[in-house]
Amino acid sequence: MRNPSTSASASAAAAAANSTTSTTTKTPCCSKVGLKRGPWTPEEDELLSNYIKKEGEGRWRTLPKRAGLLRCGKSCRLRWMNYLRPSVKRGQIAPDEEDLILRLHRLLGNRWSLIAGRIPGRTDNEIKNYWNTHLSKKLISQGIDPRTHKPLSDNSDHQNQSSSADANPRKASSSSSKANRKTNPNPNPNPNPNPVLSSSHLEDNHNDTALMMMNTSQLLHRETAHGYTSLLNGEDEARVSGLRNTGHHRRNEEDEDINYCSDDVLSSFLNSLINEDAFAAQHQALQLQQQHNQSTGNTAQLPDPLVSISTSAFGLGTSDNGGFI
DNA sequence: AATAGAGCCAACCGCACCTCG
DNA sequence: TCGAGGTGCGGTTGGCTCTAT
Repeated sequence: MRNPSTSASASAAAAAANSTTSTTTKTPCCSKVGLKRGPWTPEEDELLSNYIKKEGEGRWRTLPKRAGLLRCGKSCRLRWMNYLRPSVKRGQIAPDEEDLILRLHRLLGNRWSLIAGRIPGRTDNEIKNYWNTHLSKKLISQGIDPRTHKPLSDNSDHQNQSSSADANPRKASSSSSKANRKTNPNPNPNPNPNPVLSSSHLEDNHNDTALMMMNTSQLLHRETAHGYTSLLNGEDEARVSGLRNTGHHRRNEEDEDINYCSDDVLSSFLNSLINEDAFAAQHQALQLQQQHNQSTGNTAQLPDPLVSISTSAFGLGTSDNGGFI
């Protein structure tokens, strides 16, 4: 990976110049009058990291002033989170990391922060970029729709009825790379407005393992009840509130039926999925179902985890969609 | 060597939720 | 209860670098 600081310093002057010309009709996130934009210089990086090391993170809006930076708080936060934080790992995404990203994306959709939380040292921005520039193309070249993880030929009816992982719960527009912008100015004319995890991605992958065992609303209940802590590793605590903040779940309607399974079970279930431990995942799935039935008194069966695990999980076998997940 | 196009990624944006007074 | 401020998220953009011609 290129050194952003190097490129930043090289283009700092141009960026500074741009900052005065790039004003559009868009309203800035905060008052940017007199504030610098564009790539960060090494001096700014030093100011910011020194300040945070001394005073700690937080109060981003007022931080620039206190640190002596002519940046908006959001910009400072982003720079710290994505580049300056000591825990940020630089360098190429390793094959095992790539594999993990693929699995997590299949499970979670474009929940970059969640995915990043499972990959130590990687930021959501980095993973998002890597996905858009590498993995989505890789999947396409393999004939797999990167949004649904299903064969491209199978997706004709999914385009309309289900959501893509790219569906932005907050915006009607879908993501597009620069290449897509050039070749396909309207890549997704009918985006599904549903939230990603809350329904779209998961429902779209209804044959998928996780979904067969925990339907959408159950997952939502987990989010609501426990703030997703069980799904996250130790580094994710800061992201927990963020998940609640995303608008991907709605708190109001589902505060009942929330304690049917333990955090431990669900957490290890997700870990099992990630680690391709089909047997463990199956075991966890059974536990989840038992807990769910006990707590709800519902004797109805969730989709058979045995079947779903053996047929559709992890691409280990065939499934309704031809073995693709 | 010059140029165009593609690849890549840091940074920006608007939005939504949370917290607190 | 309400509104302002703070924060974090995913999508998008701009521009630097690389590669092909």
